[in-house]
Amino acid sequence: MIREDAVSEEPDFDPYHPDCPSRQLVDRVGDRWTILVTGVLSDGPARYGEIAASVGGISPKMLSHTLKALERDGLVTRKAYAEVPPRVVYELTDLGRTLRPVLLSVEAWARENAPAVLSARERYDAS
Amino acid sequence: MIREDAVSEEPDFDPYHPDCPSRQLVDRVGDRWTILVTGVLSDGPARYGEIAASVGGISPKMLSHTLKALERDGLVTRKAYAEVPPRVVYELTDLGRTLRPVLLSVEAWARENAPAVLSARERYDAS
DNA sequence: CGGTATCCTCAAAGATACTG
DNA sequence: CAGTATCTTTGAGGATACCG
Repeated sequence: MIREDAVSEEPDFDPYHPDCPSRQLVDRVGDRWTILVTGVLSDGPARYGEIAASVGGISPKMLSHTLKALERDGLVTRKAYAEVPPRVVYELTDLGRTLRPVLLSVEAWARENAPAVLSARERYDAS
Repeated sequence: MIREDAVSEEPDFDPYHPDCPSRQLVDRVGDRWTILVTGVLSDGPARYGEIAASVGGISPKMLSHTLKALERDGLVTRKAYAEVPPRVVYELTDLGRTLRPVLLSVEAWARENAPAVLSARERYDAS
């Protein structure tokens, strides 16, 4: 029984291999600011200042850095309007929207299990 | 119409607030090694050396550090058998298993969208 | 308003060597 | 085998100030 490798194997991206590009994607998705910024954009387009206000604690530098990385990866679009004062709107691309369910589930997990993890930590630290 | 806040509000963990503990959970889940190590343990219990072999590129130090953090958070159990040579088996707890679908979806996303992201990058870098 | 530019710190992470 | 100990580096990330 000969298997059609070309069909069943695909290019075979494997994040468990250190040199695979998909490893970088795990890193990007895993980035704390990526998760939070993309989470905000999941609710619809938003301006720079709105994102900054929504994601508490992020510095201008990290926000712009995160946004730029997301834009480079084709996950977010940036539209600047030549007005005074300037207005810049960020929005998820179709590709970026495929990330929504993933990131939202990370967020939901964090919310739901914070109590359990926190008490596990106390127990661990006590011993 | 008076709302029962105690019922509908829950403790209200919000990762978007910088001081909320759930922010740390987003960070932990987002950690590259956490994703990969937990991914391995999703297939069942595994020994230290097995995990090391599966997760390409991880150093002994980071593996033990990651494992310890997961144990502290109540996501993984560690069982050491007093044998020669020593055998130590790590396993996901029930709480840790709630993380499986989340992490697996991150991994799946990375695999599936690596080509699209990679070509977006090339396009971006070209301009 | 929407960013850059700059400086600075600290800790995450790699490499290596060694031990219970 | 399963780690720990130690040393070192580098760059992520915060704070601040300023520019188009």
